[in-house]
Amino acid sequence: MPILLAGGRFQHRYRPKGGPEMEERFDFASVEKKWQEKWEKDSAYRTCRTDAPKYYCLEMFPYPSGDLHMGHVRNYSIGDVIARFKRMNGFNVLHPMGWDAFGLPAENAAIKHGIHPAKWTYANIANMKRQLKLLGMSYDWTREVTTCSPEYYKWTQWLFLLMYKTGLAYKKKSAVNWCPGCATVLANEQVESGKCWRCKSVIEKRELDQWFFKITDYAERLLRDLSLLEGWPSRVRVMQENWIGRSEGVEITFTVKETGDPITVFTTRHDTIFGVTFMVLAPEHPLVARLTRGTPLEDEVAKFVERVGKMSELDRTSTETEREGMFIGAHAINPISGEEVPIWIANYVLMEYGTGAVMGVPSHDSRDYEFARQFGLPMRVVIIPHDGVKEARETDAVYVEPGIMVNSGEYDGLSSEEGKERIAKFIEEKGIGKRTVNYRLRDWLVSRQRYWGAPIPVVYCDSCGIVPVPEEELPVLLPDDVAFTPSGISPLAEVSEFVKTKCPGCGGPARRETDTMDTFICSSWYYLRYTSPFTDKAAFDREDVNYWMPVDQYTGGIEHAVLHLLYSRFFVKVLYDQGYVKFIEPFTNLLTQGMVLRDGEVMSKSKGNIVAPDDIMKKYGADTTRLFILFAAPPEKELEWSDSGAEGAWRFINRVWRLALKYKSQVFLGTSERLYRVMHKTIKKVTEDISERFNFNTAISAIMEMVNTMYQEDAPTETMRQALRTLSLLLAPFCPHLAEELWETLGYEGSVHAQEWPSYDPDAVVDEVVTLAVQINGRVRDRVDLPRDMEEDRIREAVLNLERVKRQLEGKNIVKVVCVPGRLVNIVARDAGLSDI
RNA sequence: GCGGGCGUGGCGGAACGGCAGACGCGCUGGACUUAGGAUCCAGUGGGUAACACCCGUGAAGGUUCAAAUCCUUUCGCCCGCACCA
Repeated sequence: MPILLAGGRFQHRYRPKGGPEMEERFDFASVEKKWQEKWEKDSAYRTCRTDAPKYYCLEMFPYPSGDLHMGHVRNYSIGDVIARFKRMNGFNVLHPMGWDAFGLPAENAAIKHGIHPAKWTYANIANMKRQLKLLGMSYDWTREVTTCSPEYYKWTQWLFLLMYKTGLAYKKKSAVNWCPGCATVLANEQVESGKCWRCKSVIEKRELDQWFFKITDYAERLLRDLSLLEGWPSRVRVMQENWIGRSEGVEITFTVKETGDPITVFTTRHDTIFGVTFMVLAPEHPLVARLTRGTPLEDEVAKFVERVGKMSELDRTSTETEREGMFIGAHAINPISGEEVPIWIANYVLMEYGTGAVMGVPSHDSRDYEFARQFGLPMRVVIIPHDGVKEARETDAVYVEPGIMVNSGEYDGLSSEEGKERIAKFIEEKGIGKRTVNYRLRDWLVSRQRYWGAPIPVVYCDSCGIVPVPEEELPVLLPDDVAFTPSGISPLAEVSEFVKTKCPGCGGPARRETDTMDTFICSSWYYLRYTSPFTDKAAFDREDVNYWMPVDQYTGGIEHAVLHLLYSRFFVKVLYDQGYVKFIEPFTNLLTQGMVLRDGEVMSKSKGNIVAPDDIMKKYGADTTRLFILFAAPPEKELEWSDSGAEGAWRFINRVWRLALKYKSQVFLGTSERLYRVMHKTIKKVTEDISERFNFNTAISAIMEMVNTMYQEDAPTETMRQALRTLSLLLAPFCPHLAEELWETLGYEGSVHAQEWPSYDPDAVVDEVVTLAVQINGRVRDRVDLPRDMEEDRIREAVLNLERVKRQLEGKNIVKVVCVPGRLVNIVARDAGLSDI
């Protein structure tokens, strides 16, 4: 196989003696270096507040894992096109970058290789920053934010204290998600179908005392305000909606016959209350032990509870898992029908949702149905379909839709809807229940038993209890000298100089909290810090934050749909309520970019199908890398990496470059109407494709077509000169280095990126003569060039005189002729013999 | 199971209900060349000797003068949620 030859790294085997080829090849290595140095020297992308309309263009900042991967390159290329395009369109653009720098990989590197997490992290940052600079990204680097730096996490801690002060941070003991792989607890959002989102270990349940943020207080607003986010993909909105999981229903209190204890259940189907034939409690329900104490079933029930308690969340909640349950010897009295039903416990009832108790209605709930079938429990039909009437009445099948109430005493004949309303009213009047809204969203578990995170700024004092660290003592610094051995408790717990402290309240001896914060806290506010990264007086400057925020365009991966994107919304709402910000949503528009694949699979080290950005940039340079990635697919779609596709992008760049070389010292004479029209049509298309739908692939293809036309024209007209200038401008967002070099080579002053985006001549984009498609019965049979504004009658006449049309119409009667101005003519014709049917 | 999305050449992908396959890759041919793996030009959905004609957007129906696009059914793939009472 021949060696692929592209940049300066490999030499041409048949290097011509003095031939033109080497000079004609775009020397990306030196050109890109030259312009990157120039931009840096000129502080070209420094941003400050101005009178121009602001535009905050943000991409999700990376975790500094060591190297950029192609997903990053795609993400940041998309963002850079938007930022550069908006700048050229007169916006004051904030386009910052930083590092989500706390996190487990750094600590794992410390455990495995003995490198300090800080050293490892900062080395990775340096390398990835180098790579981003090589890509020519237009960031304002002075605003760089690093979440693991004390200047930053001081304010992360401050935000924790704000949460604490407002009652939104609290500590409680509960069954929490424990990841054995990461040796720490996790929030619900970080468990994906029973497994750790990061390391894929099966999550265990542990009873632990942990810090939480009361995100559930904001459930309703987080849900409701999704409707404000019209600029988000509906997919993401739906995911958040499902995650919040609002459901309206009632709580109804049953009474235990044997003891008189109340059992409250939550149900959304109180219209089926007369169909209750049993009651099911979660094994963890506090009444279980109480009701079985001293009974013959005590031991057996305890064993059952213990066994279910040991099951992982994955096994417990899988629909595949067999239902298990047992009768616990007590009965509940239905407060509406007065009926007695047996109380069971079962693995399918969760303590965390609702009240941990469920009324069993096997005829109208598929889970209760299966459970009843399995254990031979009775069923009673109390809802029939609106149309079904008798058939459904006695059948032994589950009917879960709403319908008409039957076997329900005074409620018989009501629709489910009316019945619900009446029953809700009844129980509220009688004081045996109330209307309730339940959410699936749980409070956010924010403490982590790991070192490499922001310390939770709290101390424990024997006399004062939990005491927040005073703001003026922030940051609570992470100690450097720590033993990294994963043990399940934070490494900080073993650093006595850290742990031992004085109580800010009474001055007595106290212990510091040794858990650190979930890194999702750090990333929940970084976009605010970018607006005023220099202040050491506050997390952010209020004027700056209200000037720049909200983010106009946010670009990142879909994987954060219910993690970072939900947490950030929560943070902003809290800050709004406390008067720190004037907006209630952080991200106005969201673009979720597709993954980068190779051979149809996600690139991963284990599969060995990685394409390293460094290799590609060395071979082709930044502009080619960017161009290919933007050209190969629209941003939301998956992108299939292709070596030959990248080669094609490289060819195009050279094709453009050769045009510049050819015409740079020409004298331009005359004009070309054709090129003029193509040029303006291209401006229109590229502008619309970028601004209206971010379809960079079609924008680039339009530029390619213009270049093809320029090659065909092949004449040094004045129009050609304009086209070359336009070409530099249109390419600027995509290939920033090439565009600068073209601009300079063509003899223009200043930076191409500081120019105004070109506008098009509206007259030039409408052709005088248009090609009409001529259809007969909907099939294209011919084409004809006619003046754009020709009258319909004359078009008709012209079309019917076409040779091919005449031939096709032989033996046919014309039924009608449809004229679509500027597009086509459709002649509807029928066989003559059939015309009278 | 529920919800959402997607099926178009050899490949990546284009097509306000109005000329299917733009652009690129690959392939074929030509030009320039000692040479071509550079570059330029041309061709390239299938059938066909054919710029004649026929057939073509997973499949089957339907609406329409006109359907890749809208509707119904169906098959296949992907994603999200999943015992949430």
